[in-house]
Amino acid sequence: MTKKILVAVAWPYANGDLHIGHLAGAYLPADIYARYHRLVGNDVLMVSGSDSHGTPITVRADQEGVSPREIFERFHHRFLEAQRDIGISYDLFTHTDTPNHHKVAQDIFTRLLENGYLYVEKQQQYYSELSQQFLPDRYIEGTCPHCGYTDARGDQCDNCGRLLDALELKNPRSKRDGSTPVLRETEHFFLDLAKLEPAVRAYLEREKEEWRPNVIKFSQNYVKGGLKGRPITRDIEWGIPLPLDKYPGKRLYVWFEAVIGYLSASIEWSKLVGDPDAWKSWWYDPAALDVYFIGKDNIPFHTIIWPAELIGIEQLYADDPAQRLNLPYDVPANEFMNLAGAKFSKSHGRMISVPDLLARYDADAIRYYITVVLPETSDSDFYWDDFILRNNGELVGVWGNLAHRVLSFTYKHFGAVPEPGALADADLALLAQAEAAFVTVGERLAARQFRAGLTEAMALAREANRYLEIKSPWSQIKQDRAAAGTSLYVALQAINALSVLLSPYLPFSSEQLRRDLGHTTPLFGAQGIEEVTAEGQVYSVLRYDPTLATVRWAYEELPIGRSLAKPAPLFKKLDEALIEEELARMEK
RNA sequence: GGCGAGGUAGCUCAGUGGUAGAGCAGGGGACUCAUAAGCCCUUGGUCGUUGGUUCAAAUCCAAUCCUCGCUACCA
Repeated sequence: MTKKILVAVAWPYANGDLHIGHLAGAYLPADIYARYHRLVGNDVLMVSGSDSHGTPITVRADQEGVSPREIFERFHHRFLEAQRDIGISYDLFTHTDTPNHHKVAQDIFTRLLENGYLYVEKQQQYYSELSQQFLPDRYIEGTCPHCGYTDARGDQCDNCGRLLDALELKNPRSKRDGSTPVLRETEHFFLDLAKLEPAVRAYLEREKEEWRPNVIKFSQNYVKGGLKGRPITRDIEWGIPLPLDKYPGKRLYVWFEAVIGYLSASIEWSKLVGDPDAWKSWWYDPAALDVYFIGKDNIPFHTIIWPAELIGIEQLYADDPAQRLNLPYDVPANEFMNLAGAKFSKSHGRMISVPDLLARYDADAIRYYITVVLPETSDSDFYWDDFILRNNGELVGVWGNLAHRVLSFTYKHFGAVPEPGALADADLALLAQAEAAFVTVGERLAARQFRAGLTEAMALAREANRYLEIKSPWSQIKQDRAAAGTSLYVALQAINALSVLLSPYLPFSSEQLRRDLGHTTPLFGAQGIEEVTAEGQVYSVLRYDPTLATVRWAYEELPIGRSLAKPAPLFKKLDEALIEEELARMEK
């Protein structure tokens, strides 16, 4: 039976290039999961977009002396290109400054207000009289009350690491204009998390055995400590206005509005495909699986705050008053990927961006290595030497070489898939393993254990290499051409199966191998950047068109007699000297 | 400080009560279809430490040390 699978992927702040941490934390596992479910035949909706609001954007805009819009548009476009090129197959990758997102966020604000989950409270906030504006915490600097460090930030002291409230800082000053800010009273809307707490608690106690232990334990513990109201508005200029005339200077706080993107992007996608209600089956059908791929720093937002918002909204644009928005089915948060044993740091150049990596390496080589070291259970590391060695030893040596040796030998001696003779135990065993792999690898993928799934698939490739050594068709061909044909037939079936089994991980090389095997239909649909126009606004999005894809996640025989193309290697072997080159590049 | 996760072969990791595993790296060998890839054999671990429960503990319990993360605007 066809299932509805919502693949909801974390929204990157559009203030810098995507790096391998983004890929490892959320985007690559989400893409593997989406591709797998599409092959299974489920209805996948994979959405995300650039987070165009928030202080990281305005901070960078100030640094460069340009508008926040200019910053976010620049990086949004770079996100689109990088993700297209690395093959993250979003049905829609949009952004949060669209008319659609503004409207959905505002309507949700209204729903929560009507349902009694918002309240207004006065707060003391720093205000710059020079710039005539309220200042977010990140814009305040001053002396740390704990250690006396004079350049402590409003949210944390870089010297002693203590978390701060901007109001605690001594001698506060505005990072923006250098003036001394004054405290001013201001009113803000708060999400009544205390009122929503029992429902959130109940949600976190139901059927969570599939959740990763760190995610569920962390979340349950978080709620145990009690939830308190959280402001959802700020006095800033860059953001979504409230749907109330009474508060012209206020904007929705980015944490509140960005998570709404999962829903607004689903709605936007529905409009783009010409079926405006299509999103409802992912959001209202209780059998739909809504899976959120994020990094661990985002856990409370997706396991507590977003569910609280959804519970409070109850429903939006619904047809039936009994309908309720789906809560996350799972939030398989990843830990962090570090770079060679230390954290990423933009300022120290310890950073590998996706565009930079793609300029020198193939997408599947990058995808392979990142998958192998996905931080699924604990923090992991990207090491250049490990990247090169695993590319050469595993991707090229075990898998690429298997495909190439079988195809080139068969092409040379038969030119087509040979007709097999009677199959012996060894032949049947390998064919059975190829068939069984669809179950074992599929189970791992469905359970979001991506590293383990890849290990299972690679085990089949290793087994096929062993089979070839035992059969040695290069010896068989000298005495018994038919026996060699049988061996090659069996090996080809294994490769044919692997071209599907590995395709969620390695979509580009898998498509190439399919063509070499004489298949004419692609595994996946087409992906591209498109310009869309909505309510007078023109902007670019990444879209996936699934119509061409017809291949299924199942063992299928490669037909006897199918003629084969002269094969080209699937992957490039990398010179080990690159290790030193890359390390030297990072030192700069 | 509070909370969470992790500590298993040189490296990356799997293994939740029944004789310690995989891949890579190291050593040896046979082959030659293949991107000198692949295959076979092999070296290597007192499962962080201490104590307890049990016929039996990497696995359960307690204590302890170390690493990393989150702590409410950095995947």
